[in-house]
Amino acid sequence: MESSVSPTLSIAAVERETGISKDVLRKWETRYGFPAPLRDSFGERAYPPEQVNRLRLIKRLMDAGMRPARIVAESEANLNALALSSQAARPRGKQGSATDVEAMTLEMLRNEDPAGLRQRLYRELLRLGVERFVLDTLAPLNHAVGEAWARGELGIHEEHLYTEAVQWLLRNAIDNLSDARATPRILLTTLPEEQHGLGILMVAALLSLRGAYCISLGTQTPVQDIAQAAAAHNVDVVVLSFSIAYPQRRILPALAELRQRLGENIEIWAGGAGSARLHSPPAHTRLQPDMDQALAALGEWRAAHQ
Amino acid sequence: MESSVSPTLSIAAVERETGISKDVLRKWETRYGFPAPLRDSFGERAYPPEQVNRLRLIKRLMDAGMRPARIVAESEANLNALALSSQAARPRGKQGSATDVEAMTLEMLRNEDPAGLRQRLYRELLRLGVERFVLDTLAPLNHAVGEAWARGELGIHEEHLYTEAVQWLLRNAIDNLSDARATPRILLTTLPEEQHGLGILMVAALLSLRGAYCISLGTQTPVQDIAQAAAAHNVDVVVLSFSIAYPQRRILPALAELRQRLGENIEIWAGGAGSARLHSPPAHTRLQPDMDQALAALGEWRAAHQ
DNA sequence: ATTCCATTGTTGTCCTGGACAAACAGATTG
DNA sequence: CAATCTGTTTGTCCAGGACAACAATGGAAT
Repeated sequence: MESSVSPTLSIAAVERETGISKDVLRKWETRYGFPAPLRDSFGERAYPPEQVNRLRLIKRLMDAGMRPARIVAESEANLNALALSSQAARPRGKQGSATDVEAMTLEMLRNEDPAGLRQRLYRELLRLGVERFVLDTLAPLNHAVGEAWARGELGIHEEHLYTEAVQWLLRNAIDNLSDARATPRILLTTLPEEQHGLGILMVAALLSLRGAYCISLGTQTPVQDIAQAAAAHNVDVVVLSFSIAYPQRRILPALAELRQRLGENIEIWAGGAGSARLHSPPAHTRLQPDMDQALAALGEWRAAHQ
Repeated sequence: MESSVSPTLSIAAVERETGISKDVLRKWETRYGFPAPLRDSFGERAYPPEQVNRLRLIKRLMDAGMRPARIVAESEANLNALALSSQAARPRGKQGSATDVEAMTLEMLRNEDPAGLRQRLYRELLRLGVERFVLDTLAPLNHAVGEAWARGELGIHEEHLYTEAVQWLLRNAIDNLSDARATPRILLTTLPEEQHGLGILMVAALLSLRGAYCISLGTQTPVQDIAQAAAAHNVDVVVLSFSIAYPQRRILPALAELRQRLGENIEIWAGGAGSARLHSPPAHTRLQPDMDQALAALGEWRAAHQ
């Protein structure tokens, strides 16, 4: 089979694949000398797959807090070393039992076995109960799957498979727990540009279990719509989730705007790995990068409201 | 409440909201005189909400096949007239019973009643059976919800609500229908850039019901991954869905590439409104803009394979 | 030593204006 | 009526420049 289809990617394709904008790709090229795409017969940039892979790795390191000047021009070997060290720096969660499920999950994903995966996870849920399942199993699993994808061990569709299985599980759990008269009433969603919705589902499961009423709007809700929905549902709290990939610079302004549009009486809880690097949020806005802090926040809310 | 937060949007925000790229926004400005954004204190474009709404409308008309020179510079009144006429041109599906559910669904969405919506849809599913529910109820409902959103009657989060409810319903149905030994084995997904996944779920439900084995990879799977998954799952058919908003120019090249990467023995069925305007697909590739054509294709496949 | 502030460097995003292939519409021909 | 040709439209890419927001740095003050 000849490669009758050219294996290089256009700048637009690279933007889509890596999440790095065209402007930034061009700037890095002049500033750091990498990427160094070929040119096609029209003089347009043509990125070979190796460079795209390296860009993916660079993106991952940047999400972990590194700065471009340090890594973009770095050699392949050093880059891999950095990636390994940043990966080792994740002890995260109670270890032990989780690692079994981790290995098995990755195995099933590689074998493309959605039914088996769902069954296995459901069994784990029944064994541990929702709370420990979410905190001790799912949280590290998410990391493991994300890492495996970044390392190229899983394709994106295998990550989708995982996401679907977990969503299905959590939705069913939340569904059976929800009670429209419960308090506080909590709205959960993500802002536009943020596609990762597992976090809010996990939080919704935890909070529903503790007797809160959770409404999930799914991902990517404009601030305006959040405010409108919050009013319509008469909620007490709005939960937002920011993944590590969310442009950090946009978080605080967005929180400030939402803060202004919601009445003073509605709290905002901002969670997810992207919220960990922040300081000084607006009034009545709480940062909780770790999942279990949502439970603490719920306790405090209850204490404050009789 | 003063508007202490400026109500205008940056060019990046407009790109996100409308799906029109920055380059195109700037070109339209010089070519047609619209949009005509204000400038902020740094000289950067600041789009007022009215212009963004109009851009949304323009995008919709372009998706319906109109060309920018005709509509971008057009007056507000003419634009609205065009929108109405293009909307009236949709008779679609057996009418009658569907309209009741339609009205009720929109009502429930406006009232933000997810539980009620799910219950109502489920009742309809039980009443009609999966096949008629999908073809006669869901298909027109999708259009109605899309239209209502484009007309500004629904917020994006209300569309999410709808999507979630339908997904939940269909997933459960498919789940109970799936049998790993059934044939043909069918893989369903969408290409990157295509976010609308309801179509493939609907097709999966129909085909599962007729005894096919369906594997859904969710949305936005790169061609490479599709080929890999198709081999791993040993499938007979790959179903792709293209919404009307998918850049038409990219469909045929993508199909050709996938065609090349799959073996000769795997068929491709391309569906969704975006596939309606195409001609001359690659070999062993079938276009089926309408949902019920998937059933015909299944029949033919069975006839051809004993 | 630690905290604070000011200065300096880095970095993503936006800008203008130009080029061009691919898609299209419409006229012309078989 | 179908097919081919031709001029126009249109989305995407390019280069190179500007700049605010952010991060790092190096003292000065506690």
